[in-house]
Amino acid sequence: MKNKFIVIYNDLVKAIRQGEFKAGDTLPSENELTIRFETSRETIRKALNLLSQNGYIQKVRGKGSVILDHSKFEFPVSGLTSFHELSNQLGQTVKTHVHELFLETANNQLRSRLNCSKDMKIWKISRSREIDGERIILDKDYILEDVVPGLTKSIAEHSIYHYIENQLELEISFAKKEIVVETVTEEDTAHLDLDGHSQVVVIRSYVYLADATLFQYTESRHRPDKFQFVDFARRTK
Amino acid sequence: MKNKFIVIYNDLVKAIRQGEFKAGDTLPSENELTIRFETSRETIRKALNLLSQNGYIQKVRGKGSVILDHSKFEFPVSGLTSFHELSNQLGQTVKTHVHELFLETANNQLRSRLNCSKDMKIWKISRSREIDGERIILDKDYILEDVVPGLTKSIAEHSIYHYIENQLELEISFAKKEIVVETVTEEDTAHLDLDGHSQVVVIRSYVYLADATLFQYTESRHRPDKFQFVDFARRTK
DNA sequence: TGATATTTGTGCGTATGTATT
DNA sequence: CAATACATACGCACAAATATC
Repeated sequence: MKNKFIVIYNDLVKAIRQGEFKAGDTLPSENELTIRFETSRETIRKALNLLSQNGYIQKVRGKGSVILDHSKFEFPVSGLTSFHELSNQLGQTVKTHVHELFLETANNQLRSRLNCSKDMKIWKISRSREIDGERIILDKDYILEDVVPGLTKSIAEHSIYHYIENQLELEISFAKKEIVVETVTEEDTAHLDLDGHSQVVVIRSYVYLADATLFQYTESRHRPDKFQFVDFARRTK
Repeated sequence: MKNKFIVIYNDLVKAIRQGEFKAGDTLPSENELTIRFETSRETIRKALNLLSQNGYIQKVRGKGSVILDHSKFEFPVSGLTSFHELSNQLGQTVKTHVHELFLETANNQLRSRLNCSKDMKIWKISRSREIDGERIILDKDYILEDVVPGLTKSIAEHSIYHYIENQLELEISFAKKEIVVETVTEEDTAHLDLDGHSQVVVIRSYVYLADATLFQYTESRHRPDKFQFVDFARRTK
């Protein structure tokens, strides 16, 4: 976190969350903020653009940066957040069960999904997530061994993202996701407490590193009554 | 579309879609693009940032702007798209049925949702969407009459967004959304061809204008087997 | 109604840092 | 080591929208 505009962004997020600035009001003008943070307007504008992108403010020309009501949704972050990070944020009692963890060569479907050649090895991982005593999410991960070597059961139980970012020092950057509803499979029945539900919400994600290499395909299968997803969307003109 | 960087953005999107630049390759460098488009690097960088935000490229320091595989998802745009725009894109046979359209004062729950006072009038609109002969979406809209006066059944049948943007000349800017799964209501049963499903996917949206006024709350209730949502998410560090 | 100040948007130039090739 | 390419930061000028008096 050495970038000046990111530091300023985090400062402003904190101030908004703590109610220093209130919904409906405007932030101090860009010129005032340059004085407050002793920097250039360009840097302030980068910070404000981040705030805008993340739904904290709406910039209105000639008026100012209007602070948005952030209370309606707050916690259940959209975007690219590992299960561990999420559960920490929500402060829930969670447990991960690892059902499968092995290396295999990819079949046709997986090869087209991960965009890889016939001879590459792929980790197949199956894990269920238990929250407050109920197993409600089944995560099926497919990860290129080339990019992420040395996975163990212990890592899979803890956090694969943490291993990738801190041990391997790779930077996870972005994901393309698709959300659909499907009927349950035998695997779902085996590993989830379905509580009578015959359908699951499935999030299919393609995950990329900062250097634009696709390294992971994941199916995250959720019991529908425990599923929630929050999104912030700007209209493209 | 007079902004230089938006024109350049659209040019580059077109070029990528037409295959002039291919997935995995890099775009010409920022300096080369300044020459090609006869502009400054700053302007090029704004255009490239738009491409990056919309999932077309990934900027890699020291390397270039890598073009991403845009074929996996393409069509079913995430974000803030009206039903009419969407159905046009998909080229489907669609029909809108208007079940309710009237003005009322808001009850407590709606007042807190739309953040409005006791005496304000609110449009209540209920519409179902028929695609290829099946009614699969039920849209329940609540719109401030202060902001959007003069709604008619004909407008509701066609496109309310089109009316707001073209007749009233207001700019719809962004939305905060929440996606959950709920059990069907009597209203769902009455207006949807549920095909045996006992649950629906519900998208709750709060929609804002460019000047940051919240003017609409919508519940869009989808038959689960026909539901799809696509998302592009960057990891926040 | 109209003039003026304020505030954000756009565009250009330059310098320096940092990662990759 | 050098060249290339993107990232950050600062400064300036003018345009466009809004608020205020």
